[in-house]
Amino acid sequence: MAKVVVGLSGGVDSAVAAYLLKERGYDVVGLFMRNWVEEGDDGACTADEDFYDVRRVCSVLDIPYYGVDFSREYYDRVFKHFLQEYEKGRTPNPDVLCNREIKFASFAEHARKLGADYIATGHYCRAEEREDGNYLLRAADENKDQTYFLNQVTSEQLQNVIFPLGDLIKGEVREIAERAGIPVAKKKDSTGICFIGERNFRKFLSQYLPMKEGEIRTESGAVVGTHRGVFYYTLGQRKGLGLGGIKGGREGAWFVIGKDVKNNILYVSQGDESRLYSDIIECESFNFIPHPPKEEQFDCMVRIRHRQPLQQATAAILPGGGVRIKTKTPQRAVCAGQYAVLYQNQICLGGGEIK
RNA sequence: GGCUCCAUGGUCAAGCGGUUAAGACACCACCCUUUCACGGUGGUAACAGGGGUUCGAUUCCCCUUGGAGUCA
Repeated sequence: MAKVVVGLSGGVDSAVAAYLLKERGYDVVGLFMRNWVEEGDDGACTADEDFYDVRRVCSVLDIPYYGVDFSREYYDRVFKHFLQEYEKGRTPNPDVLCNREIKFASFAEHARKLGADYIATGHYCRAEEREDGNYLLRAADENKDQTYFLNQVTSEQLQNVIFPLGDLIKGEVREIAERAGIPVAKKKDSTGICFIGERNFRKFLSQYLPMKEGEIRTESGAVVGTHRGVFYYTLGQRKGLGLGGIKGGREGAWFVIGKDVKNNILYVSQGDESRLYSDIIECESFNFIPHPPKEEQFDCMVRIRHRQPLQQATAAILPGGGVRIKTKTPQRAVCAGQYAVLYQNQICLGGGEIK
């Protein structure tokens, strides 16, 4: 009987993934990761609660489980980079790295040590093994598709990986959980940075990057306010600027349109977001799954944020390994540090960090 | 100092004797969401103070206070 180690988070999705694998006859083992030690905004340690839920789930499913602590690895390989990026004024995406560095690396290694033939997670996506490598495919549930977060994993990392939820939609997953008597069937989906959770983001970041007040200016140079640290804001952001109407100003909300990290100046615009739009997206390196397409230039779909509707585009592979993407329609707030992820039909071609 | 103008929520800004005193932005809550954001719904919040005139004053008059401009 093949042995599968399933990453259990304490939520419905991974619980149902484990359940389905067991139904299919696998020898299922649960593995809970603790990657962050600090407590959340409300003072509660969500990791403790989640592990408690994991134990309940495993009890009902009657499977063994383990816990493992990768907080050191998480800090070194994900969070450090995350902070460095913010210091540069960029907008990193830790969850993308978390998948590449932790879930499909540290976790996978640990699972192999536990004797796993396969590893599995509750991700909404599909993997398909073909002659030329492992492909990453979009989930049947378009609304929950999580391939965006998996754009940095490699074909090798997808080897012997099972995504039991890939063909299901969320509602079905909850129904299955109900029928199976899984205690977290109605548990709310988690949000916020994976393993860290929902936070007051500025407050959270200020624990690592000290506040540093500076001017908020318009494009023409007029000072219209004060910010608390230019790296707490991201391109296209509206909330948290605290700017109201000004004499002679137009109606409409204020948006961040630029950052001058060196001089700690935040540039904003009121009621005019045209400066946020661009149809060129450049990546210095790109992870193709399983390998680059044969043509150097090809049509595809792209998204620059999780859950953004796919956009028509043309991509060109550059000599140095980078990729230049031109979208059919201009995209709002193309943020350096986020990932541009390409698709062709159901296939996720991979992604690259935006320059 | 003289003269003139202005004074509505956190900000901008409608109102021009009888209104539940608009709206926008901010802020807050909720929703959405395994990043950061965007977005959606809803909510809190004002007539500077004191006198008049009037059946009735945010609206008219006077004073005080606080701003702006202007003239030796």
